[in-house]
Amino acid sequence: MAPKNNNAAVGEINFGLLPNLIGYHLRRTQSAVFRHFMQTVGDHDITPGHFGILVLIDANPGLSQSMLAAALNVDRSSIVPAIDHLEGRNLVVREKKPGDRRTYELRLTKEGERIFAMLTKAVYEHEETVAKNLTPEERNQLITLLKKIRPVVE
Amino acid sequence: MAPKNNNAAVGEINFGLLPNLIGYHLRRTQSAVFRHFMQTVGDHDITPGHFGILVLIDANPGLSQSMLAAALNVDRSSIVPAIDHLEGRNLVVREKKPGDRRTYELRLTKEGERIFAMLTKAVYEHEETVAKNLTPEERNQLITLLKKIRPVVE
DNA sequence: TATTGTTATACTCTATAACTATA
DNA sequence: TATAGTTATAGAGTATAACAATA
Repeated sequence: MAPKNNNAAVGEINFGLLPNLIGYHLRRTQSAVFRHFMQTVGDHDITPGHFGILVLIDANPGLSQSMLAAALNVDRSSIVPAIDHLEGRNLVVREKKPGDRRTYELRLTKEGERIFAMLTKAVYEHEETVAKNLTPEERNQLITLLKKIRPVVE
Repeated sequence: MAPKNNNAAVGEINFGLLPNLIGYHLRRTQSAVFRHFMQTVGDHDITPGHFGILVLIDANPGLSQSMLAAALNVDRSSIVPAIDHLEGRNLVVREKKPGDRRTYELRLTKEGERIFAMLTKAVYEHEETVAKNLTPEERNQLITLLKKIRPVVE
């Protein structure tokens, strides 16, 4: 939930060097966008992270948890509770992989596909709101600029 | 710490609709920049959030915890442990406010000012790395675009 | 030896709700 | 009644380290 602005004259506060920092704006904007996602898309108990996982499984049926972790740049162990959650909601299944008994193949269930389609619509609506103040060119430019930063620090 | 890329052929993964989403790029970039901050500036056990608080106290000596919370758009209760931490490290003090015994005036200590100066230098170096692939115009444009998004979703 | 998934564990961040002491 | 700060609590997210099964 968004915390209250308890009206402590925020306009009179001097933000010092923060407004010069990309990191500050990234943080503030990301946090606000995350909240908006949860308020709009998140009804279904789905976080942006969960949605990302659903997208990757949908686009790469059968991929393993390790692949998923590598793609999202998180630790293998962080994937486990997320898949547990999605499997518990019957959106994803861990299927035995025929050639290698260490690994699973992840797939969407029928229900997962159905919910994923709904979520995708909701996410696009959310995205539309997020980009409401941007022209299509500005939107593309923003994505381009963000993509330029990542490889430098990742 | 950055998780290992355990080399699971990330290049061959289909990212589906994720690369079209501002939210996705914000998340990935913010996360990478956060990590880079912690690896470079964070030696002193200072998070981006802590640094933001130090900036605001430095620029607004005597401000209250509630003002701080409102400025950073977080709940009052979330400020408490952060100030505890900074006070415990002797960077910040809670001073009694003369006219109102409910509230504190936050100030940097001498040590706080010293560390803050060091941190500021480190943050600017970090920022330089973050913006390494951007021209000054692109950097300004990125900040401008991020600032356009926030009011829509906040 | 290396890899996959898992568990146990811990830490950070942040929220809600209830409390206290003031105002 | 309202406000400032606090506490207790809880949940999400993610990391490290160690382990079992398998390769």
